[in-house]
Amino acid sequence: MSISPKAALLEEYALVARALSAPARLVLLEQIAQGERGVEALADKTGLTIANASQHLQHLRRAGLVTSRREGKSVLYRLSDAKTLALMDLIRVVAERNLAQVERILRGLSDGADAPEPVTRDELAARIEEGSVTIFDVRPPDEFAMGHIPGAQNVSLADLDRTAATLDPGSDIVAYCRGPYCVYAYQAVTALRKRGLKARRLDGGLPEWREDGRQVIAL
Amino acid sequence: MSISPKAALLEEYALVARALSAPARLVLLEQIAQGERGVEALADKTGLTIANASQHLQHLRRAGLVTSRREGKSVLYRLSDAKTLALMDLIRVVAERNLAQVERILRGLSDGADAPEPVTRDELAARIEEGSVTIFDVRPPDEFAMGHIPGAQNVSLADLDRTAATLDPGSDIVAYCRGPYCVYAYQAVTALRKRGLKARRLDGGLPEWREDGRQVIAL
DNA sequence: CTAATAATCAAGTAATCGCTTGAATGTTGT
DNA sequence: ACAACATTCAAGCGATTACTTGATTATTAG
Repeated sequence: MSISPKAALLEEYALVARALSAPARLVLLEQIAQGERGVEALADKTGLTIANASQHLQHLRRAGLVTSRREGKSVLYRLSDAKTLALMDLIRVVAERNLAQVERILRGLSDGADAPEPVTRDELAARIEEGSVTIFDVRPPDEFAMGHIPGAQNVSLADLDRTAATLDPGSDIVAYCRGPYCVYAYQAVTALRKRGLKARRLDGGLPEWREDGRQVIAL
Repeated sequence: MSISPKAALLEEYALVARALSAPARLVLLEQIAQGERGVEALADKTGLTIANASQHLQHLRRAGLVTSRREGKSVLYRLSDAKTLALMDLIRVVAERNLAQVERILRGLSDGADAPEPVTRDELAARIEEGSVTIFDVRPPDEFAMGHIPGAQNVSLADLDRTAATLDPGSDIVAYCRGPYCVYAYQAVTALRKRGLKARRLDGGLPEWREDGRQVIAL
């Protein structure tokens, strides 16, 4: 006997949610959002074993969040479409709004200080036009190379102090990283503000910027 | 030793997704979206035992998707905010777009025939102004009583034929039910079209209509 | 064809989840 | 205080999940 269509539908919707219910898969998605990548690269980036990463990726694929294609020996994964990114972001929004624990963690990242409102992407685009802003891309060099915001300089958190010292103390700095689940940008902004610099975080990361249809520089 | 803030954040985000990863919780959310309700009523509606429903509801609460308040002997649950509804809907959209299985089930509900595009809520509101539309609310009477679209008549799927027979065959009918995961509206539209009537489905259900800030009639 | 590389499959284990059952808690009305 | 009601807690179970390990399947290069 077949189950009811309603139950079958709910089972499918639950499958999508379940795909997002493991931290390991969320980091994989974050990585995939940076650009198309093979299993080994993703496993490396996320610290998962290859077999484990492969299994998680298949979960994501069955849930329709990512698609894969074979190129030579590799199988490359990418996000199915913008909705996947929207879904990741909406989960973050709900969590930030309603979970006290998340509030606490984010406050910890800002070291107790009040974090300033993030800069909108529209605002940053306007400031780039004016040339009145310094942009820090705090992702690892290989992700920077795959695509970054025009004019951004790639700065690791370790190099932050050194790079900041070369700047005019009045500069406006905007930091960004991977996207919805990025933590580096918070840390960078906190460190820069401790040095008395004017730093803010970009709302969203490179994937969102790209999704807006804005210019992206690839090396 | 404490885990990294990043891992802690991902754990929280995963918690939100996990709350949506069981069909039982999705039906509970669908019910809660109709209006504030107690545990027993929700258990009844969803066919869960009371203890089981209570546990699922606590999952949803911990994930920040619903909130509860005590009123007398009962504990009433409701959606935290509109984002919960948005999240449920986005999951449905991703599933409909990317999962062949969902496509198949929805096609089955339309009995092979091509389902017409749903009517937007703006469009329906305009048609109500004109008085040029017949609205069928195909939810159970108690949900209809808690709130429905102005001018809608409450018709069960069983009564559909009888009610349809009293209508001018040229009438435009719009059917709606609970919301993102509703199935009745599909079935009603299919049945009505088989009788040669002009029937379409409303995009979204009552919760979305209410969320738009439109008028809702409660008995 | 063979070797090397990239990914997947298959089996096993520990942990978690969904559900049931029965007891415990909190609230209201007598 | 007591009984009645609504909900939650606690323990136990079978099923599922995440991860590991080792074998297997594609694809390319020699």
